[in-house]
Amino acid sequence: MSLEQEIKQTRPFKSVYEKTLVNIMFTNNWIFFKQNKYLKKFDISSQQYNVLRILNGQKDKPLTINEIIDRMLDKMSNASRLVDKLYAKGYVSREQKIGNRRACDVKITSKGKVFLEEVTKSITAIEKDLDSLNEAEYEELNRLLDKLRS
Amino acid sequence: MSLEQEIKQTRPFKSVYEKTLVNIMFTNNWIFFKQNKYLKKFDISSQQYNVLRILNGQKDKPLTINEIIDRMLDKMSNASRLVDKLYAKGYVSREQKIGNRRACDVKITSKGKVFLEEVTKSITAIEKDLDSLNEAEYEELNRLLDKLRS
DNA sequence: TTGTAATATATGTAAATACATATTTTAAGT
DNA sequence: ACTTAAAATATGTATTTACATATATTACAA
Repeated sequence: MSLEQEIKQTRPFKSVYEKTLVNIMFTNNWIFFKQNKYLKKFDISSQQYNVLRILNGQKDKPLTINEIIDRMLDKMSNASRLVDKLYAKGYVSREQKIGNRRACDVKITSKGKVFLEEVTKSITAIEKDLDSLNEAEYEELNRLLDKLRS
Repeated sequence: MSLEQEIKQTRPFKSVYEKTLVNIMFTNNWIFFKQNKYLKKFDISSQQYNVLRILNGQKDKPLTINEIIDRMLDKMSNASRLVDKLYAKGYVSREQKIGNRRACDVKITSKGKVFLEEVTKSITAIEKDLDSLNEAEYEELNRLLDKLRS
């Protein structure tokens, strides 16, 4: 369905630029709700899932809170509390960094790895359904988004 | 800058599909922060701004809460409280719908229109800077997003 | 008409978010 | 060494969000 139909927009957008912004925001929400539906079953928020994936991507190299923020999709300042939540669930470890007592080393635990694998498996199983673009189109979409932000 | 650089991703994405999802979420946040910076000056949230724009697009035809939800980018259920906020600021009117005492007619006020015009002017003035794609590219981006969701 | 379901919105509440500020530790300058 | 600034994270707090439930009204069926 076209964007205009989905949000029941009767009159045309002022510019194709404005339409693009709305389209990105709308598509983002579409992704968010799709993902969240599955994440909720695992009792984890989208943000927590994102942080876990970041840590998992580091293998066994720990990251500090600031390094996590750098890698997060939305740079807000409560990464510290997100890590708290993950720590309480036993998915990450957190200890004072050697050589800098201000910073802390955060690492995914083996429990966290097992959990993440399970979640990711469940989510990607569903994502296969919505594989509506071909390889070249995905690449073009990525290129355009990168260029938009440039 | 490429997506990988921006979020300091060292290893490649598992698939171009996964990368696209992350790219859309990242770009959405990029837009959100850019917009919010200006909206805050006007003491209005992104969601409230969105609702005002929806109402403005209707000229003088009022919308019910449910019709507003249909047109919102993210369909959450607190449109009622968003309208409350806008009502408190005098930007919308709200009265019982004739013929259905459950529903209510929400309409943008003239104060709301003046306000919206001011905000939009301020935002679009800045958006001109970041006009990094050409017309055809914007259209292609819109087409790909629509297809992705299909 | 009377009970039951559906509709439209409002409200209660726990959790998450944004933003400012505090705390602790390190760095740098004199 | 001492002062001040910067860095890294934690905490406080008001607002927003998500989700469930409540209230009021309408529609429908027996």
